[in-house]
Formats: sequence, structure tokens, C-alpha cells
Amino acid sequence: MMKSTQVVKALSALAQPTRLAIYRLLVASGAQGLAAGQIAEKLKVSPATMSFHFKTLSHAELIERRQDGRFIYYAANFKVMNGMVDYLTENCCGGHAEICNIPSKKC
Amino acid sequence: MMKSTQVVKALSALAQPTRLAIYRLLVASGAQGLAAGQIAEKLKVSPATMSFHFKTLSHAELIERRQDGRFIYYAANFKVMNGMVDYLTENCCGGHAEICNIPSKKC
DNA sequence: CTGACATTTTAATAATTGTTTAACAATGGA
DNA sequence: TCCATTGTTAAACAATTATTAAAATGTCAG
Repeated sequence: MMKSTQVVKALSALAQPTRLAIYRLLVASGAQGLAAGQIAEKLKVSPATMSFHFKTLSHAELIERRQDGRFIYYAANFKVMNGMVDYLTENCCGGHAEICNIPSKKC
Repeated sequence: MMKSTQVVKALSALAQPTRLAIYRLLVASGAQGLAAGQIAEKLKVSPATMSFHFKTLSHAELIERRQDGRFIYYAANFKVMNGMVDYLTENCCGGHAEICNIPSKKC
């Protein structure tokens, strides 16, 4: 189980419109990811601001960085999001699957 | 599908140690919920600070309020968390279930 | 009605966060 | 090597957030 502090860090990282949009773009882009510039262009955000947000997401381990020539690719790391969801839903139905409120869980 | 602004609001609400602890307590407490004072006592946080956090969670529609005599009960509202997870994982594997990185989804 | 209890509100302060601008690396093609 | 491209870092500022203490609200028992 993830530690509380890491969960808070991940939630904080996603709790901002630009970063949420970045993360969703990367979730939809799979393992290959997208170059920093492509993301900046799609979201219409300045490079410096993007770097700030990439750092926040990286620090929370929600995304991973890969250099390819002059380009820097970012890709979603699903482990932390999965861990976050597990942390939020722990003990969600007292072990009674028939009353479970969380479709994504196999209580 | 939830709107981005509501998702950000929900993530922000959970992205704080005390509120994350409140929410998890309520998730584990089911529909009955817990009285404000019980939660404050368990988490060793002053009533005024608790009220502030309850308001934030309520405003994000992550918890619901119910008055019972002099006590005010709060209970988790699972809809918003489920919506939040759906929003985060939209298009997560390009429709290819066999490569899906998110166990909780039925891609 | 009065007093005690449960919780919220308000106001003030301290800490954190997001954006901008300008300057700084690192890469690779001419 | 030189220069344009790609992206990051640093410093400054504005905006948001969390906590505290004090006062206020609402509810019920006597």
C-alpha cells in the first residue's frame, strides 16, 4: 500500500487544470508518450510553465521522462495512479461486495 | 463524463493530509458515516479546522452532510470519486484491453 | 427560558503555489 | 565551429490555502 504522503503528492500534482490535461493526454498516448513541445502546443501553454508542471508530475512519479535526440518525451506511469485509487478505496465496503459502491473494485 | 473543473476540485479537496484521512475514514464507515466530533477526535484536529476541511470536501461533493439532533454526520459520496477515476483513465489503452495498464478498468 | 454542548463562521496571519520574463544548457544540422 | 532548436532553471510577484483564536449559531435537556 502506498504511503499517505505519496498519495497526497500525487493528488496535488493532478489537482491543477494544466497538469490534469497533461496527464490525460499522456494516459491516452500510451508507452510512447509525447514530446514536451507537442504537449505545450496542444495545451497552448508556454514552455517554462510546462517545465514547471512536468517537474511537479515527475516528482509525484506520475510521469516518466525519456530523452530522444533534442526531444524530451514524457509518458504516464500508471502505477502511482493505480496505487492512489487503491489507497482511496481501502476498506470501502467492509468486505461486502454486494453493497460495494465502487464499480472499479473487486471487493 | 464529469467536467474538468469538478475533477480538479475533487482532486484538490483530497490533496491534503487531513482531508485525505477524513475521506478514508468515511469511505470505511459506509452510508451511516461519522459525526463531525468523532472524526475530529480520531484525527486530533481542532473543530474549527475540521469545519474548514468539511466545507472543502462538501463543496467538491465528495461527502454529504446529515443532521441528527445536535450532531452532524458526514458520509462519503462515492459518485464523485468514481467519476474522477473515470475521467483520469479515459482512453487509457486505445481500446486494447490486452495492454491495459489499469486493473480497475474494463477496457 | 436557560445553560451546556456540537459545530460553524469570521478575521488575521503564515505558507504554498502558478505565472512570467530572462537567462541558461544541451543537441544536432549546415 | 556556429547557430537554431528544444527544453529547463532562476527570480520576482500575485494568488490561493491552512491554521489559529474568538465570536456566533443551532439544538436539546432540565
